This record gives sequence, C-alpha cells and structure tokens, in this order.
Amino acid sequence: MNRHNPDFSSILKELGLKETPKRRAILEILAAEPGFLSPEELWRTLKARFATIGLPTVYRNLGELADGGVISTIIHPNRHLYYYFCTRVNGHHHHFICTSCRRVEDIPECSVSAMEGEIIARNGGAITSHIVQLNGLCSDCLAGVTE
Amino acid sequence: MNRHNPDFSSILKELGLKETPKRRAILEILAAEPGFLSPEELWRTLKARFATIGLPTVYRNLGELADGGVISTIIHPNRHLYYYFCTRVNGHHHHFICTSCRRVEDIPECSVSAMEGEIIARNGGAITSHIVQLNGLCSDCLAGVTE
DNA sequence: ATCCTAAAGGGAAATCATTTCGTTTTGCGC
DNA sequence: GCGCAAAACGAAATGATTTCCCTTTAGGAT
Ligand SMILES: [Mn+2]
Ligand SMILES: [Mn+2]
Ligand SMILES: [Zn+2]
Ligand SMILES: [Zn+2]
Repeated sequence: MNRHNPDFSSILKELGLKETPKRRAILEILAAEPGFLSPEELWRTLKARFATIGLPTVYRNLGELADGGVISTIIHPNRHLYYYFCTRVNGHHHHFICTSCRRVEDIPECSVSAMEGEIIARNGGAITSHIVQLNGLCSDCLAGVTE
Repeated sequence: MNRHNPDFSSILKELGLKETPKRRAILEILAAEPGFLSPEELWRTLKARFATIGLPTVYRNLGELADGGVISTIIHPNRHLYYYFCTRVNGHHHHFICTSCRRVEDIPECSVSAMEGEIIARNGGAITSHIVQLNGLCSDCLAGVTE
C-alpha cells in the first residue's frame, strides 16, 4: 500500500475503471519509476511485455489515470507530457523535479494554501486550483556537477 | 513606464533586439491586454495593422520576448501557448489567472522562496526555478456566476 | 459456465499547434 | 548612404497527440 506496493485493484475500482492487464502494467511501471516518464517511453517499456499495445492506449490510460488523480503530470519546458506515479489521496502536496535525472520528490507542505485567504481578501474572486513545481538538481546530480 | 506605457525602446535595446514595427506592435498589443493571448489570437490582431505578417514571426517574437523576460507564459490545461505582458524586472512574482475571462493579476508575494531553504536542508540538491500559478475566477466572473 | 454489453484496445490516419527552411527585406551602426 | 546581421516571409515539414472505426475483453448478470 506504499508507493511501491499500492493496491491497484482498489484504486481502479474506485475510479470505475476495469482492471486490464495493460492498465495494471502502466501503473506498475509508473509506481516503480523514481522519475517521470513520457507516454512514448512508457510505451517502449510496455512493448517488452505485450506483443501488441498501441500508443493511443497509453495516452488514453495516462489521461484517465491522471483525471482520476492516481498519477500526476509534470510541467516541462519542452511542453511535452510527462507523468509520475503520485496519488492525490496522499494528500495535497507538490513536487520537486530534478531537471538532470528526472527524479521526483514530494514536497509535503503547500506554500500556496496558506496565502490563498489574503489573496482573495485583496483581489476578490475565487481560487479553484493552483500549480506549484520546484525545478532543480537532486542531491545526487548536484554532487555529480560539483564533484 | 507603467504597465500601459512602458519604454519599449529601452526594453528592446537591453535585450539586443532590433526595434521593428512588428515587434513594437506585439508589445503594444500585449501591454494593452488585461488577459493572456495565444499566438494565433495575437496574429489576428496584428493582421489588422499589417498587410503581411506571418505566424512564424509572431511565434519567433513571442519566444524571444519571453526568453528576455519581457513577457511571461501562462500554463493552460490545453497545453497551448499563452502569453501575458509582464516584465521580469518588476521583481519576482506570480500570477492569478481567471479561467473564465483570462484576466491576469499579479501576486506580489512568492510563497515558495520562503520555504526553499528548508526544502534544500531536508532533501539536499539545489532549486534552480519554480512555477507557481493560481487559477480561478476573478471577482467579476465570480459575481457573474453567483449573481 | 455462458451471455451480454459497455469499456478497452488496435492500428492507421488525421489533426494542428509549432517549427524549420531558403529567400528577401530591413534596422541600425559606421 | 553602405553593408550586414537580424528580422520577416510564406510554404512546407514536423511530430506529439488525438480521432476513428472496428475488434476484443472484463466483469456483472443469468
Ligand atoms: Mn507526490
Ligand atoms: Mn505580472
Ligand atoms: Zn498546493
Ligand atoms: Zn516565486
């Protein structure tokens, strides 16, 4: 039930998604991966396990799982899609991504929620969502650079 | 020199960009716009002023100006490009965007910089940049919805 | 165990925002 | 004014992502 042993059956059931071999494989691969993956990279890994699997299947599943909050998207300067296994049910949090090795680390505290109140008080309106992502070098990559 | 009367000549000179009529028009249109624009929308406006202007010219200029920090990009769920006039020289800050009318408002305080220190202390590594964007409804759109 | 049906997958093709390319024009320092 | 690098043109290419239509499958009901 932790990051490397989540209960995929329950997760999919709650989302109303059928538990198919490919869907499960997508979750397994993502959950085992310390960094974010592109749909195409995931597809290459999947093709080693399945005789036939289409790229549209990968896109479709990633989209559904992201909508369901089981995986999260990464914002990349190249504006391509990247996904990371991180369920929303772990509570609201954000991510630090290493631009060198792609590793993703959780940032448990959310800096925005604390100030939402005063922002609304000042500007009016309503905040429905927010995006926070820290980019940089993880400790390993930083050590490699400065070594 | 405020938002609606910036010194485009100086800005472009500092960036080492020539002051062409089209480049100036792009800045003027963006600076007069309260919300974010797509390259294509900007192009349509520009075509009213110039007999010929290519979409690649718009993309190229937007890219250069964003690289130079004169305009900033908006993160949109549809993953298309949107730009907003907001110079980096105004100091580090972030934006609240109205998902209904596209209005952009500055958020002067940065919630992330305060916590960067402890994040690094905990995880190691180095933070090189961060993304923060608040999405919601501006006061006008909220009033319209609830009226 | 078999049926049934909506959901899922396959694969080829389309989409279309964005970029590239080769050529022509233009800003601007001298 | 000259010269040249930067800028703009426009047609064409690119390629990540989506659409389409047909086939297969998961899983609840009989
Ligand atoms: Mn996470
Ligand atoms: Mn701003
Ligand atoms: Zn948050
Ligand atoms: Zn900030």
